[in-house]
Amino acid sequence: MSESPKRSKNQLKTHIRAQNQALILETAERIFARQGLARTTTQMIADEAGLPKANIHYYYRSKKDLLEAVLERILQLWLDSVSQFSEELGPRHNLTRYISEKLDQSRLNPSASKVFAMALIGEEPFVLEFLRRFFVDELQKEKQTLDRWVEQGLMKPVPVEHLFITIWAMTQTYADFDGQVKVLLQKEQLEESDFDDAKQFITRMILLSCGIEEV
Amino acid sequence: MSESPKRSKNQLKTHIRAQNQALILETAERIFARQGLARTTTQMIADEAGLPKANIHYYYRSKKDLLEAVLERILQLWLDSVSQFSEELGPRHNLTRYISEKLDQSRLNPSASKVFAMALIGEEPFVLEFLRRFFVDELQKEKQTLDRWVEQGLMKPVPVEHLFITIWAMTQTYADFDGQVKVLLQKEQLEESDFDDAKQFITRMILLSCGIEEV
DNA sequence: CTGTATTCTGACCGGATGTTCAAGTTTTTG
DNA sequence: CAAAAACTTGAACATCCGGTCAGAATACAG
Repeated sequence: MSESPKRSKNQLKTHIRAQNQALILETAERIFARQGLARTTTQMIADEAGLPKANIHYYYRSKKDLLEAVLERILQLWLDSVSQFSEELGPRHNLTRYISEKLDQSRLNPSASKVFAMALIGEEPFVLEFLRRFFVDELQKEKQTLDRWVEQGLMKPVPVEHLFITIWAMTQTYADFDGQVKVLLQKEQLEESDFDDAKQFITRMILLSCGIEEV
Repeated sequence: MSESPKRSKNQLKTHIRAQNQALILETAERIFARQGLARTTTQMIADEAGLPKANIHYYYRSKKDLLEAVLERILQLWLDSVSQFSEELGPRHNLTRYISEKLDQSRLNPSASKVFAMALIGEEPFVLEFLRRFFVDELQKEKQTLDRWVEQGLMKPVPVEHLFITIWAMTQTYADFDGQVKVLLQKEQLEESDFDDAKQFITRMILLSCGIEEV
C-alpha cells in the first residue's frame, strides 16, 4: 500500500514478496509449458517451487490470476527483446534481424512461446485482448515503414499482414512444436546449428518474396 | 432407422455402434478444439451429443481412449485428403497443390488441426509416436523426389526438412491460431478470400525459395 | 523489547470429474 | 417367440483440485 520513499526500506519491505513472486512465476511458466494450462495444478507448482500450496494462493489469489501474471511477464519480455524496425537501415537488414531475434527467442525460451501458444489456441481472453490492444498498432507502424520502402524501390509490395503471420508461424513453430521438429530432423535435442539452418532458410525465403535477395 | 436387408448382419450388428461412435467422435473433436483437451469433460461431450454420460463410457472406456480415437480419426482423414507427390508433374505443380490442399484443410476443418496442435504441444505420446511411425518415412520419399527434381534442374537444392516444417507451420497457423489471425486482419471471421491471399503469398514464397518462380 | 504488519502453512471444504455398476430396454439371433 | 447379445442410463463412488481460513511464525518499526 504505502511504499515509503524514505530509504531503501522499500526494497526490504517488498524483498520477500518480489523474490517469491519471481520464483512462482518462473516455476509456473515452466510447468504450464510442460503440462498444459489446465493440467497444471497449483500443487505441482508448489512442489517444484518448494512452497506449500497455500503460499501460492497467498501471492496469487486464483489460478487464473497466476496464468495472467505469467502471460503478462512473457509478453513484457518479448516486447523488450525484439527491436523495432528502423526505417533508415532498410528492409534487408531489418527483416534479417527480426527473424533472427524471433528464432533466438524460440531457442532460448521455448517455454514462454509454448505457454503463449496454448493460451492462444485456447483463446484465453487475456491474450486476445492484449494482441488487440498492442500488436495491431504495432503492425500498423510496420506496415507504414514497409510502404515507404516500397515507394523508395527498396522492395516489392507484399501483403504485410500475411508476411508477419507467416514469419511468426515459421519462427515459433520451432519452439511450440519442437516435438514434431525433433522427430522430423531425427534428433534428440535441437542444437544451435538447427536454428541457424532455419534462420538462413526462412530469411532467404522472406527476402526473396519481398524482391530483395537475388536468386 | 434401419436401412437393412436381412443380409449383412455384420453391418447391422455394428450399425448402432458405428453410428454412435461417429457421433461421439465428431462431437468430441469439436469440443476438444473449442475447450482444450483437459478442460473438456465427458459431460460436455455427452450433453452436446445428446447422450447420457455413461453411454460415452460404454463406447470409450476412458477419456484417454476417446482422445486417441479422435486423434486417430483426424490423422486418417489427413492422410486420405492430401495427395502424394507425383514426380512427373514437376515441383511447381506439386508444391502449389500441396500448399493449396493444406490450406483448404485449415479452412474447412480447423477443429481437427487445433486438436492435433494441442496434442502436439502437450506432447501426447500417441501423436509423437504416430509422427515417428509414419511421417518420417513419408518425408524420406518426398525428399528423394525433390532430389531428383534438383538433379533434373527443375529446382534449386533446398533443406527439405525445413521446407516442410515451414510449409506446415504457415498453413496450419491459419487454423490453429485463427484467433490471432483474425485480430491481425481485423475481421470477425476468416473468409475464403483470406485463405486465397494466404495461398498465393505462401505459394509464391515457397516457389521462389526453390528457384522456380521468376521474380 | 513491544506491538504491528507481513508471511507462512496445515487442515479443511465444496464442488466437479472420470469411472463403475447394476438394473433396465432394445435389438438380434435361432 | 424366447433366449442371448447389445445397448442404455440413473445413481453412486472415489478422487482430485482450487480455494479458504485461522492461527503460528517471522520480519519490521518505534
